Amino acid sequence: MDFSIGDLSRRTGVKVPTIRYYEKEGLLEAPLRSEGNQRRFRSSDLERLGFIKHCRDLGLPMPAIRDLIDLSQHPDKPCETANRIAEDQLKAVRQRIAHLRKLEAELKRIATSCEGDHTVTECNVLKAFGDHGLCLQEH
Amino acid sequence: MDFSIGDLSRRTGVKVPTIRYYEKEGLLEAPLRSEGNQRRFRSSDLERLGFIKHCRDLGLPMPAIRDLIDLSQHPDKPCETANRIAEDQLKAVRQRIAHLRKLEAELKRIATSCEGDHTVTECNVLKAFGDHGLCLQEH
DNA sequence: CTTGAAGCTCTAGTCGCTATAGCAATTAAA
DNA sequence: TTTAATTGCTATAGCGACTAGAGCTTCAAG
Repeated sequence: MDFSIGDLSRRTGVKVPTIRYYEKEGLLEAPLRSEGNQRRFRSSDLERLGFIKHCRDLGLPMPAIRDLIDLSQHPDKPCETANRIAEDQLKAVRQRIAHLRKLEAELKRIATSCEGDHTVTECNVLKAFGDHGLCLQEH
Repeated sequence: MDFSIGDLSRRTGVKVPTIRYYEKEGLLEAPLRSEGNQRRFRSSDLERLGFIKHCRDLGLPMPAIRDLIDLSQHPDKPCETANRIAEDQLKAVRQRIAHLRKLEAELKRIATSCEGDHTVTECNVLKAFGDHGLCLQEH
């Protein structure tokens, strides 16, 4: 019951070079090898890689994922760290949303500041890109 | 009326190595030099750098900024390109917001799935990070 | 047994900076 | 005028999280 790196890739949606990269970075344990030196993964590796994939999809940086993996190796530890990581990431995501909403407002203003068909000199879009003073808010 | 690279940095908020980087990348023209080989910028460079800064703050990638600068050198061209860049960026920002809102929802669920004070084995946070099947939506 | 897909390692490139090292020039104070 | 502090110079390497390519070897199906 073992998988080639390609099997793992198909089952998780993680690309082959990325799997090798995760191994190099220590997120995945180095697997056994075939006689011809090819990687042979077990189902625990499949699970681990699925975990990493989901965390990455949720935007967690690799150090946070490392911490979570370390934590899962020590089942008796309290779960504060996992909670903190989730909350930190939630906070970070909310900050990014807030920032992007400001950008959205300014870009909407900029993109609609040109009312038709004319040349660069007359166009407000370029002026708006250049001049922060025209903005409605900080961003 | 010329500025050192430090003057330019203080006036625009762009760090000194970043200014040199912009010059290397061709966003800023190579300025004149002092007798001792130090950069001496003119106020047109200050303006240009302010333009770049504002565009970067709005999230434009450098190739887009290059296009806008090229455009501003040809005042007789139609302004379609500038409009397209603004609209593309607006679209990209809206997509990122939509994505981040999904992440926010999942992370909220994950971060609140732990009701107190226990160990890793009993904790839902780690399970939730590992299992996309528990998610309420795609992300 | 052959062939084509898949795997291997190693290196370099992506983007937009940022940091460091080891110098040289400028500016202000003593 | 000398000195010291600050600022500037070039060149190189590093960040995060991959991705692409070269050149080779192994595997699995027919």
